[in-house]
Amino acid sequence: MTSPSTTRAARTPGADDRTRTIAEVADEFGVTHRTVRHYEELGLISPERRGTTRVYHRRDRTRLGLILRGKRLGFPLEEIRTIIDLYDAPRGRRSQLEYVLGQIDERREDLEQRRRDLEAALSELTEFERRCRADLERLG
Amino acid sequence: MTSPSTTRAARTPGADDRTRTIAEVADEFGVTHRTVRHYEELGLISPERRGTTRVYHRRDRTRLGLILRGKRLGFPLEEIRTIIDLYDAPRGRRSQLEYVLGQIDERREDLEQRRRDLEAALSELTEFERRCRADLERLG
DNA sequence: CACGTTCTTGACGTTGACGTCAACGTAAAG
DNA sequence: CTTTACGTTGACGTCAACGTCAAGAACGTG
Repeated sequence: MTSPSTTRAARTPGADDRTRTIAEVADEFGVTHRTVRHYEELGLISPERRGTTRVYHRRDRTRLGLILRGKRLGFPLEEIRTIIDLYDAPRGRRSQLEYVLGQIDERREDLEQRRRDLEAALSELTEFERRCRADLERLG
Repeated sequence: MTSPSTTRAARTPGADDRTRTIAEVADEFGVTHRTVRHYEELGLISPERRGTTRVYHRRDRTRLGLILRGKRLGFPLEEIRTIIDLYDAPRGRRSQLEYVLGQIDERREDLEQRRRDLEAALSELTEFERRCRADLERLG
């Protein structure tokens, strides 16, 4: 598993690094161009401009992927922004690194709470299914 | 792990079955009375009425717990309603049971997707922490 | 029984996350 | 060179999930 750093990600052999238009990224991620623009308004992505036209690089697509995963996990966009900004934050000085490490810990706590909730939901679901199957059994 | 059925849950020895006022449940779950009322408006809970006053039983608190966990997992309230209604759905006839089992499968797919997202996020975070610690090392 | 506390039902306000025009530039195609 | 397809910036609309009054009703307490 590799870090999601959006700035200097390791080149994978098969990576498709063509730049994209807004329609292409939107289509690729199954969202509308309005959604992509909205994320830009909130500062979650900042595509290059050629003239006035937006040009999306791999970095932008990486971030978009992180954004959408964050959404699937139920995080608000503002919080998602602080998280992916964290990945790209400068960590040259010790104080910065320590700050980042602190943030990482907070994030981990949050994610692990969610995991507990998720595991609980899944086992209740499994138990409920067991009951239903037992009921079905009784009905012959 | 026990099923979350809100109708005929097993009596646990230490269970506190006092009925509560809206202020008490709200306080107990760390939400406002407005939130509790909102859930009732959407049909997620339906407390008894004594005169005009709401009386909350253990069943209601169970449902409230499920609602809030659903929220922590990022589900919209409408979807949460269909889920907890599923738990209390009649399953006397075979066709009903089969429908319920189908719904259970859909739910499981969804939850497992979330789990994958969550695991991915957690391992990226761990990898990122490793990098930060390495950076810290280099700084002496 | 007056009084403060808690409960009730509206009803309007707010915030987040977009949807949905309108009105306009631009670049390749016929 | 006009058409057609995308692109751009506003600006307003919408829906969910509550927040925030307002204005009573009901209930225990001195």
